[in-house]
Amino acid sequence: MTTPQLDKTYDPKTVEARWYEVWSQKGYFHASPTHPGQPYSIVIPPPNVTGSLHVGHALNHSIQDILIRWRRMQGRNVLWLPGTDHAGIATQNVVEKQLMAEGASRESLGRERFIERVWQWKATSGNTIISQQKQLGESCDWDRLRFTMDEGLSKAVLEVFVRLYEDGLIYRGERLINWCPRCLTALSDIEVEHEDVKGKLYHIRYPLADDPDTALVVATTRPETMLGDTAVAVHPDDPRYRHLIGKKVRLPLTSREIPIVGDSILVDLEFGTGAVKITPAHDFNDFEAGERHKLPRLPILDHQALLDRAGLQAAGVEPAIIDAVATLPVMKSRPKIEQVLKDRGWLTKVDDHKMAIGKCYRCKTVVEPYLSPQWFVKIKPLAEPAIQAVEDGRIRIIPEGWTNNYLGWMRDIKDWCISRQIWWGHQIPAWYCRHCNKGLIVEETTRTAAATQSLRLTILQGATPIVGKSAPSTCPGCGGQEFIQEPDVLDTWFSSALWPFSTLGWPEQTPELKTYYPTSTLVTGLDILFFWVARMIMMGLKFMGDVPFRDVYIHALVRDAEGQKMSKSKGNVIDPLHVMEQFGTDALRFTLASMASPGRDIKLAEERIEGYRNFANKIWNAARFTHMHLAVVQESQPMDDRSFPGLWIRSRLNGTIRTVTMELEAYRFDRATNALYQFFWHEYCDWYLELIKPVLQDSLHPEGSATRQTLQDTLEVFLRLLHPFMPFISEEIWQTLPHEGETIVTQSYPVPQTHWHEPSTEETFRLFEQSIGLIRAARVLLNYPPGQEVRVFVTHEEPAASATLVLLEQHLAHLGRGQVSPIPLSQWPTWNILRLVTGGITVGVSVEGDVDLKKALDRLVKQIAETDKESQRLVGKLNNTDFVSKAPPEVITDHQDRLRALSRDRAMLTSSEQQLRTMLGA
RNA sequence: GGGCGGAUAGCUCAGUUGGCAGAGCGCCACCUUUACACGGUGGAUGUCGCAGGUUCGAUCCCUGUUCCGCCUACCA
Repeated sequence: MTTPQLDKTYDPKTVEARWYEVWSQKGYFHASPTHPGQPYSIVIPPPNVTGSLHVGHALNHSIQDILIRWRRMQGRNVLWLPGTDHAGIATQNVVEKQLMAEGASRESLGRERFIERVWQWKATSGNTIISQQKQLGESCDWDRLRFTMDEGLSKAVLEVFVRLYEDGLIYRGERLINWCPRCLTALSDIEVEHEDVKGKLYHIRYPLADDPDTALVVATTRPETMLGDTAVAVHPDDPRYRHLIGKKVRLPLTSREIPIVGDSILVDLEFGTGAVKITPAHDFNDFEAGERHKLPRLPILDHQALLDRAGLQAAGVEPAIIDAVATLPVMKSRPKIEQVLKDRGWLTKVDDHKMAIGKCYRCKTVVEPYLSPQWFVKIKPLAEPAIQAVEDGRIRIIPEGWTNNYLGWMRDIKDWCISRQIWWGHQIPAWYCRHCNKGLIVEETTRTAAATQSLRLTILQGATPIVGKSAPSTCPGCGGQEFIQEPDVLDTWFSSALWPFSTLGWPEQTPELKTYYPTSTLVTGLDILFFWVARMIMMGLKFMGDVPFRDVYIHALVRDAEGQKMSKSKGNVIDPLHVMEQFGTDALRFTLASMASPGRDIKLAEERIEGYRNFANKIWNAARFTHMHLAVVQESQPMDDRSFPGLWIRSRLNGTIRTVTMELEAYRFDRATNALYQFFWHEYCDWYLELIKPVLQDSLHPEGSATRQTLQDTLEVFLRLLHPFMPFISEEIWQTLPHEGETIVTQSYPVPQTHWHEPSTEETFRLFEQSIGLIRAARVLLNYPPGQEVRVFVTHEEPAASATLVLLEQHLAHLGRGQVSPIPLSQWPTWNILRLVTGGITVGVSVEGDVDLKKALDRLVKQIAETDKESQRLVGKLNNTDFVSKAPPEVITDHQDRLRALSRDRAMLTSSEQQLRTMLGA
């Protein structure tokens, strides 16, 4: 083989593109059920098709790729299945924005053409994130790329919907749901984000019907919904009001009289005025209170969140008041109502009040509780087995701490609203007979007040759906043949919930499904534990009869260096693509893995990535060094390297293999990367390469070829150990070393070798390392210039030290020029020598030449004083005097004995008393 | 309101079945030594959030407390 020309610094750019191309072309990432090995599979959390790779993806995907590459090298039958999510609302928003720019709208296009348009958009722009994932080096099986609206996946959605419906687990009903007035659709509970805001608490007089001069004062944060009040509640034990229960009040601004009811659940005696208005159609609590007291629900807002004239008129509201508020969006109608109430003397008081409001997680618009017919999944029967699966350990959540979070949520789970009033998504497979449901199907053409002309279809409550995988041919009720399909589509998360099996071909019983389900590990952020993970578990258990995955690894959120959530508006986004460009993909991956400690958010700073870029460069240069020395001769027979450095580095390598493997199994990517870094930089480079330089430079050295062999082998094994973390540089270097096989991707992952394990060698090395450290420290202390020869005295009386002594002699070059004089301690010179003690060995460095004794002594004194600080702590506050900071020289002598006793194997600097006195006198 | 997590060097974070407190980055000094200045050698820096308790010994275990973050929730 020829020595490759390697540049002085590693240039990731060309390397990365080149190798990814090779890997994909050769099909190394392709999975097949017929491959040998125990299956290991991961389905990727499908990113939104509208997305581009942000640093959160980068973390999530890096971790998965590390697991996948590691298991692949271990010989498992690996599948990493990629894909994207159709992301209903998000995608629809993107395309609508485009249309708006063209002066068109969703409505002007009509449903069919709009959906075509979205598909078009997907064809041209939907692959952005895929190519970025490839840039990150992800070893997915791209031949199996899936999309949640694929034909196959849509088939699975239909199948699941129909089966759940037939099992009575899907129902249509009129419930209060969260309505986003901007997206004009229902949202599920968890799609609402809560935020604390400063609001106001309005006190409003509600006069008694039979005694208009007396009034009940209610407190509310939402006066604009009062027109929909159907009762007022007081606490049944409240002495102020309990005699009023059963009487009526007249609702201000209307002609209606509403009852006063007693309700101990809704009313808190301490809060507000103790009287609460009940608006069942516009508040979740009031809805429930309404159920309890059989109150009518009076919706006064329509589904576009405009005040509904007709509704209000029916409620007896004066036309003048409707004029005041009727054309305003609900959030703006509040001050109008406030003004009217004030003008007419109904408003008695307005207090500041802290409250939580819900916002749409997509567009941050304040959501409105809104009464409308929607589709729901009856969730309790599905949640039960999903709770059990985690309780009995069939699914393991890592870190464990999130388990309770999961269980708590599941036990208190509410029915899942799955219908969305948008167009992009899986249209609900329910049809209505036009004849039977006459009057309940409302096709609205124009809405005068709406910003856009809208053509909408509303199926009112009471309509009878016919659910099936395809449109019915005749109506079982009337034999009619005209049908209209439910206009709503399913929540995006409905199809994502099927992801682990729908992507493998379900409902067909494919070989893929048999081989790779249940998947092995799910890697995800905490933010979608409920949105996605919980629902996958429920659906997997229901339709596959088994859990969808064994382990759920939950990683932290990535924040910026200040701990702020990264967002475009704050301008604190770290763009992974930019980082890859600047520092290399391997550096980014390694950084993210190193910061993936459990239970802590990741604050990412660029300096950190730069540090690991340097690590990549260090590896690169160590490889260059290795190449320089491999150029000599290649042995045909591998030599058994019994040299001390060889035994030592192999033992350390062995320990590193053990640690990395163990940490990977425990999902401790931070500790795994740390072990790799520590070994390579501080053991292989700092010590091993330096120690063997004299051997390598001596072409006649008897250990030369064995040493070269170890040098190369260690690097080769390390590269394989590193590959899952830094796939590109490891492949690039590995290819330049002598090797069998065509790629590192499919090489075996290193396993610990018991015969490499050398605990006594490592122990001796530790002493050696310490001795060298002391001698180096002495050099600096004595201000010896680099070329200055140093005489080192070493005791050879203590048996533990003998091996170290030999090493010191052998590797003196490592200390700079000089000589070692192994003589018995008793024969050491007592003059002009710095004595250093460590573990089982004592070394001395002679003081000679032109040394700045004053400076050396200052440092000496300081160091001893430091040591004494330790002693204070150890001995346990012998006295409280603060002599540490002053540390007069005479104290030193007094404490010397104690110091000696206390500093066991910690490096300690002493000197003979005579020398000390001389120096002090000087 | 409830739950969870965090608080350790200037910064970002590890760590300890309880036994002399660690890394990376940054900082200081010296070094352009033939793999690497994206480098080498040496060095400085900590009331381990605060207060009690258990213990021979607590950064670690217990109790209380403060600050920060997250999740969750119907105080109108």
